[in-house]
Amino acid sequence: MKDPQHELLVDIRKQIVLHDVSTVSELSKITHVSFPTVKKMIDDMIEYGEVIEHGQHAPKGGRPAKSYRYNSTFRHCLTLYIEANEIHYRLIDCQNQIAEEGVSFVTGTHLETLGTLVDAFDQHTIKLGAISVGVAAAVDRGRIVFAPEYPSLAHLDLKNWLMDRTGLPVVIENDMNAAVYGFSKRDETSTHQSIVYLGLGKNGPGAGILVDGHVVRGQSGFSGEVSFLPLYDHASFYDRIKNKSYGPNVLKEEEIDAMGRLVATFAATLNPHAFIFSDVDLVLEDLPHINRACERYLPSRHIPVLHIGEWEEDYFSGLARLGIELMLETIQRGGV
Amino acid sequence: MKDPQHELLVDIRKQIVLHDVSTVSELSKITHVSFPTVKKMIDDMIEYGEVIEHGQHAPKGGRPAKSYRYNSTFRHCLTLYIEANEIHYRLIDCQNQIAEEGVSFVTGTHLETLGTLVDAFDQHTIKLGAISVGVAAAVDRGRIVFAPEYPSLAHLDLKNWLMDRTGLPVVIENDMNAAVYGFSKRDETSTHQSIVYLGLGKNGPGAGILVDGHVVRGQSGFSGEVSFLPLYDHASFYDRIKNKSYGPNVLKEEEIDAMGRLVATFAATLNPHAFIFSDVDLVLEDLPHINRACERYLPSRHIPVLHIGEWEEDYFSGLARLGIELMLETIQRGGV
DNA sequence: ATGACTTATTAAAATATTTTAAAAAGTAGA
DNA sequence: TCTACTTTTTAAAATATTTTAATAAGTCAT
Repeated sequence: MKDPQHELLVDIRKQIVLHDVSTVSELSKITHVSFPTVKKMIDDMIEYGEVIEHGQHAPKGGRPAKSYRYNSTFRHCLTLYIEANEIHYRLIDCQNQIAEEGVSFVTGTHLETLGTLVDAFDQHTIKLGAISVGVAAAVDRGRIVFAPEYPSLAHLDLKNWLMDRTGLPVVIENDMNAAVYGFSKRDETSTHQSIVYLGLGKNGPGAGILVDGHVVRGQSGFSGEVSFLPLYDHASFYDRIKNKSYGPNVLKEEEIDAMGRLVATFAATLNPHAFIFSDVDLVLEDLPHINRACERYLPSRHIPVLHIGEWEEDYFSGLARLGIELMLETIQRGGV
Repeated sequence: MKDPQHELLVDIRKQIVLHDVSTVSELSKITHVSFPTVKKMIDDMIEYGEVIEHGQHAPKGGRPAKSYRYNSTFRHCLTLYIEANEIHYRLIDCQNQIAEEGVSFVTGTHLETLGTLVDAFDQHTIKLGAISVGVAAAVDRGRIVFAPEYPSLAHLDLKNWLMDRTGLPVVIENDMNAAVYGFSKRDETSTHQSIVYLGLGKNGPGAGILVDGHVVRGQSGFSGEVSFLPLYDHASFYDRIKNKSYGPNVLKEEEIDAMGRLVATFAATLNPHAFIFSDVDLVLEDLPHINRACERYLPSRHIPVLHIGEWEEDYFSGLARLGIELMLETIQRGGV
């Protein structure tokens, strides 16, 4: 199962695609593998069209290095997320450039709609390398364990179902987890940070939690279920925000306090770098108020940075990242 | 810096010492390195006395395998923790067997006392491989960043100070982090779990947090500072437990509720497998009451398992594990 | 323009690792 | 006991990787 050559191949791919490393000697340093070995691998990849020579790298003193780039049309990735009545999808290349996007309306069950959608891409001229799926449900290793929005998916091993149907590698992720992961991958600095992403959602609030860059899943799939937090003598977090008017707007004082307490709760436990609210729920103007509310409970230097995230973009970014990583890990030598 | 041979050596050591793997073919499978390569390494280790041939492994069908064990007198590890007025220490072998233990009373500053203590082991006949230190302070990569109990250590890079003084590898860890790590390493099943370890302490409560087996440190060293949790309209967690009588005893109703809310807070955020209270603070009888209090806030299947930990043993176990791991990672080939 | 310096690439030699095949050492059943 | 089977160990051959040295291609200062 563990093939060191394949691991090196994947490592090189990821460095080229995900971190813009483009010369052999840089790759050699980063992967801790010698120059000749990396070069041989790159030559192979060029031979079957996975990598393309791209000219010169900006020289810094000596002989300029040849620069290589990944062939972004080599494989594409299908990313999609499932909502109550629609499935949003994007066909992207390995750089997250959109080749095609659209919405499929759910007719019949969610499963049927999903099936016909992915079947359409089998005929497609573009070659797929992976499928990445987001759901508003609890997921355990590709299996849907709790799905209030879509009964046809409940308790289904969606990952294997899709893998059998398409023959492609598949990753399934919860919506909040995908969003927080996507947010964290926007810039390199936040990649290994701890971040909380809050969405108020139609079925009650939920949070995606990242600790040192890793998604927290919890013992029983209950992580991030912040509704239940006992923040008041006789009221939970949910009690104080359940009447919030739908859509992005300025919060009421009571809601501000609840948000401040929520942020304080995370600060005094995980002490994360950043706390993200969604643009579907809040406006920028709310943040200083929440920060001030939080300062009532603990010293301000321990309060995470507050942000407004772009929900759909973050969600799609997370799915894209998960799908692309999976794709880069699973392409075999020679592109088989 | 990255030497694949050394990595294999460390991997083999850890498997033998930490996971009781004793035959070459098992090692070969686990490390994904071929039989001849592992065998060569083992032969080397036998040559300079790090590993000893130990007879036959119980055969299961074919030719019985030779069995090897680690020479537990090869190197020892000094573990110690610093309190307000004393330093407790244990000299252990790689199996955490105690060779010597004792208490040093603090005379002068903590730093002076620590210095004379470690100097004593330089003369010792037993060869040291690492030093592991626990402190009731916030630690950032070996540096003491906040230390209410010992002014002489404040802002000191204790790790480098000790490394310079002794020439040995050193690890410094916060007390709660060490304890939760030690608890998690007691049995293999909990190694990759998420666990919270609460201590009420003299300087207010604090928690050590493990997520999927990794210690959570936080953005500003504030992780686990549960004192500040806003759990009531006008009171924090600390407000409700600050008057608790010292020592292990049966909690009052008000304290029970605070503990229940604390557990619920973690359940609705990290959703950990276990929540550990210390035998210094609580008695076994308190646990069902806390569990019932927690059930007021969320469904019982999401509540972590509640335990009473043995504080000093867990603390020392964590230090031992950290020290032994460090020792196994840093011994050079040939035992130099 | 020339020479000193820097970095990248190529080629060859030296190491290290894996694979394959054969031998050794046991068990279990006829 | 003999044979078939299993697993470990050893030995030899085949691969893969790194190291070393040589060469190529640039910059920069004079």
